[in-house]
Amino acid sequence: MAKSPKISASHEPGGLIVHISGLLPSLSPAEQRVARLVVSDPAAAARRTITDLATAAETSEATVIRFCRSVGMDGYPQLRIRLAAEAARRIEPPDARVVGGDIPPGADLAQIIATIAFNDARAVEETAEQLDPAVCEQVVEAISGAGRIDIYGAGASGFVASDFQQKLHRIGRIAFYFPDVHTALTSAALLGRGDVAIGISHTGTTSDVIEVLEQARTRGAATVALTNFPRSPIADVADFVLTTAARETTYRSGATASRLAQLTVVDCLFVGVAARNRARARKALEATAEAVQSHRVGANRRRA
Amino acid sequence: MAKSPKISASHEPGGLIVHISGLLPSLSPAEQRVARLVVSDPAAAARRTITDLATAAETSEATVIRFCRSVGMDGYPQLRIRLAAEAARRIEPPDARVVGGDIPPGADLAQIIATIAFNDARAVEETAEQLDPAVCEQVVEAISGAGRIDIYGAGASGFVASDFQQKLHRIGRIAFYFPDVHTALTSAALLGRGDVAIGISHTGTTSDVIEVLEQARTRGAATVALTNFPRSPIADVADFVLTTAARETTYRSGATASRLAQLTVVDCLFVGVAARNRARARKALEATAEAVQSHRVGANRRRA
DNA sequence: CGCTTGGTGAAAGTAAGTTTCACCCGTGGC
DNA sequence: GCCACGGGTGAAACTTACTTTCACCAAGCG
Repeated sequence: MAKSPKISASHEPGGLIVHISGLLPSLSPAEQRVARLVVSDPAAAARRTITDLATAAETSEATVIRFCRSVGMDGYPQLRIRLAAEAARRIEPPDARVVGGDIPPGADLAQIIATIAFNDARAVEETAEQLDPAVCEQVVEAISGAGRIDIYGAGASGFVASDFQQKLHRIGRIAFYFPDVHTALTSAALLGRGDVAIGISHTGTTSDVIEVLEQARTRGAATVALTNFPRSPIADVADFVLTTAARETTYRSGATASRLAQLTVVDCLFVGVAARNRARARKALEATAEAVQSHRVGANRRRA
Repeated sequence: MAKSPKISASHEPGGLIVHISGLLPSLSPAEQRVARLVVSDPAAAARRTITDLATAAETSEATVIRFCRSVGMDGYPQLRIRLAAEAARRIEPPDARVVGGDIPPGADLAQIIATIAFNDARAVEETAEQLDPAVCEQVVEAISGAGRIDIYGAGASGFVASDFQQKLHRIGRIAFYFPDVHTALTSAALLGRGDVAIGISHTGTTSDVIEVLEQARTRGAATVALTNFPRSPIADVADFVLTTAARETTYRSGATASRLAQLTVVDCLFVGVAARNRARARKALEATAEAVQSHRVGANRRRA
């Protein structure tokens, strides 16, 4: 077992629910069953006794206790009251729209739009809620003082990486993004102390990205991970871990909400860096805006 | 005192606290001591065990139970969670965060995060609100039946275009994105009836995108514009106009919220298309997910 | 193939919550 | 003044909920 009694119960400022769903994949199967019950209906869970909940999750009370500890609570009663508080706080159900779940088969476009917007917006909000400003601050500082910034990401996270690269570039920071692993590895090998490497992976298990980040780290660069799962492998190779809070229910692997959550974090870092030197950033932004001016057609009016 | 053991356990509409203090005088002395403790600090009471609370009120557990029954609860645990919920709710209001507007110069990271998240989330929500489901439906239909789909976008909108392309590709639609205008023009020239061209431009004035979209239109393709400004030039060359609702206050040209709004629309279209043929889409998604499986490292857990 | 190791639930143990009951004490009748 | 009487109360018995311990199992590893 060798279980340390407390697991950095540290910082779960944003909702407890968000926190739980974040480390859902790092839980054991039986604990995951419990977690899913809790996340799907916190209020109901708060009303249940431990035996009840254990039965519902098809497991033993012992596992429920273990789950409580895993998410940083002292025991079941504490979880219960936190859950109740949480549930009360979220005024949510504006109307009985399809909240968490998948899009129902027979849904029409209006429903789809409402559901997606709701989930997307929530991902953004919840991500912001649980973001640790202190860690952000450190990352912003690292980026601000970096000689060079490498950003890695594959697949859908690649777009985010690319977006971040462009943003930093526009305010005069030397940033790179590599769509190709080999190139990325090469680049990482050239990093050194004072440089920053940022790896983006929703699942936190993308081996390419982890590998590159690791390379960067051994070269002395400060490494940052952006993932939805704080205990995923990518966290092992990162000096700083920033987490998103996307549930990604609809069309698994479709990577809809996760992107938005990632982009929100990127926005925060970007603005944070820009705010460190407003004058310079603004000037750079204006210059870049001006540069594309000739590619804009006249007045934005027309068609009375 | 002649007190009937239960007091219309029914349903106390206003706060539980209010309810309790209301019938405080009708309680027995010992129960009153308990009640006062509870009313003065509900949150603290919720954290206490029954023995604890009894001691604090200088009475026995039995009296606390009686008190619970007197105020309409089943027992102590129920009172506890109700109390926790109540306490949580009344902390909520003081949430006067920096709403609209730009980031103030002296802002710290926490403020920046809150502001960005708020604006981002609002962009998403407002975009969804004003999206016309009918137009979406038509676009979805066009995409679903298209022989080929070209997606154009420059700068920040290029990422969105690229993201959309990848999404459609993943569910088996033949879609292209061109980072280069020349290539895009060439491609547009080869479009024909039954094909779809989608142009993305936040301002709606990006001449490159407009030009390409125009080309596509003259070749007989159905053209779709995604822009924040419905009366911008791009609308003139589009058969269907979809609009976002981003205000883009912070760091103009930084393109933070606009991207998210665009992506939300992309998500809607994507899910709409996927929903038209769930089986096929799901199968395709699973296949693609499986394809990258070997690039994922093992279990998402660690740190005993 | 045996050894570890993490996940698990049964059972034992402890603490929390609930019920019972006898006692106290003030009240009112005899 | 004595004696029911009855609500209010806490001690103790009791029940249920929660927690810990431990042995087992299955998977991974040398």
